[in-house]
Amino acid sequence: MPELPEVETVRRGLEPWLTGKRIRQVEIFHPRALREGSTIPFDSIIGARIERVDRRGKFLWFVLDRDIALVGHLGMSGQMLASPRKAQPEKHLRARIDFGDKKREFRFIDQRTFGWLSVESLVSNNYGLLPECCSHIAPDIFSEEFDEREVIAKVRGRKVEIKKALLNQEILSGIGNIYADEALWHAKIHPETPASKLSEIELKAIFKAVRRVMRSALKQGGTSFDDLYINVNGESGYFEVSLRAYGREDEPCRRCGTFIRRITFANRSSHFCPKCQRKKGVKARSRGKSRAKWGRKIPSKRGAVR
DNA sequence: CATCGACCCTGCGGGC
DNA sequence: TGCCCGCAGGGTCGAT
Repeated sequence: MPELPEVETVRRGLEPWLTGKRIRQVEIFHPRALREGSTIPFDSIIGARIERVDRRGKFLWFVLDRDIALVGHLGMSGQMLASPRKAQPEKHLRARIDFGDKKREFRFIDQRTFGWLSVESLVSNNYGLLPECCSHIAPDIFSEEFDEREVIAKVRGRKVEIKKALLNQEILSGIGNIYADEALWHAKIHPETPASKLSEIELKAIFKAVRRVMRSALKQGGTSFDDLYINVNGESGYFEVSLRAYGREDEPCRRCGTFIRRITFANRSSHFCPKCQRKKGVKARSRGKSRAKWGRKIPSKRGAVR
C-alpha cells in the first residue's frame, strides 16, 4: 500500500522521535511479522542506540551503533506508530518495541501481514552501507545515487510495458501502483506503451512527473484511502484529493473530460485517460471525427484474435 | 538474464 | 442475512 511518499512520511515521523534512544525490549506477536529468511536473532538489537532512520524506496531501517540494522517494510497494510504505552493493543498489532520513551512505544500493525521487520547485516556499495535484504533494490528517484541517464537506458532496454518497468524496484525504487498511474497521466503516456518505444525526452518527462507527484504527495502527508495508511501519529494524508487517474474509473479526466478507464494487467489495475494517453506506435485513429466512419470495418488484430 | 504467473494474507463492498 | 466474488497501495519465488 504505502509507496515512497508514505514511507518517507513515516520515516520523518520516526527519526526525530527515536534518534539517540536505545532499544530496551522487543516483542513479536505474529510469526509473519519477522521477515522469512532473516537469520539474525531479533533480540540482538536490544541495547543498540538509534543513530538515524534511513530509507531506500519503500524499505526503511534504523541505523544502529553496531554492524546490524533493524529494517522494516510496510507491505500493503503496515503501520508504524508512536502509540501511548497504555493504549489498548490494536487488533492487528504484530510487534512492539520499547525505545525507552516513558510515554510512547513503537507499534507495528499490519492487517494483511505482507509487511515485516527484520534484523539484517550490512553490505556496502559505493555510497555507503545497505541492509542485506534491500541490497538488490535500486536507488529511488530522490537518492543521490540516482543516475537518470543510466535508468533511462535501463528502462529502454526492457521489453515490458512502461508501467511494469516503473513498478520494478530493481530498476528504480519507490514507485507503486498509485504513483505510476499518476505520473503516467501527468506525462500523457499510456501505461502499456512498450518501454523500448519511449524516447529519452518522454522518459525524462515521466521522471519529472514522478518527482512532481511524489513531492506534492509528501507535502500532503501521503495518500490515504482509509485508516490503513497513516503517519506515526495516526493521522491520514491528504493526497487522495489530488489524484488524477488512480481510483477515478468512469470519472472525467481533469484535462479533457474523457472518462478515465481502468484496465488490469499483471494482476493490477491501471487507470488512464484514453484520449490524453494514447498508446505509442498505434496509428492515430481519431484526429478528425470523420475518421470514425472509416475505421473499424476491418477488425483490429486484437479483435480478430477472439 | 528477463519475464510471467502463482503465491503469501485479511477484510471490504457489491451482487445475488 | 449470508455467501461468493473481485478487489486492495507489495514483494518473492520457481518455471520457462
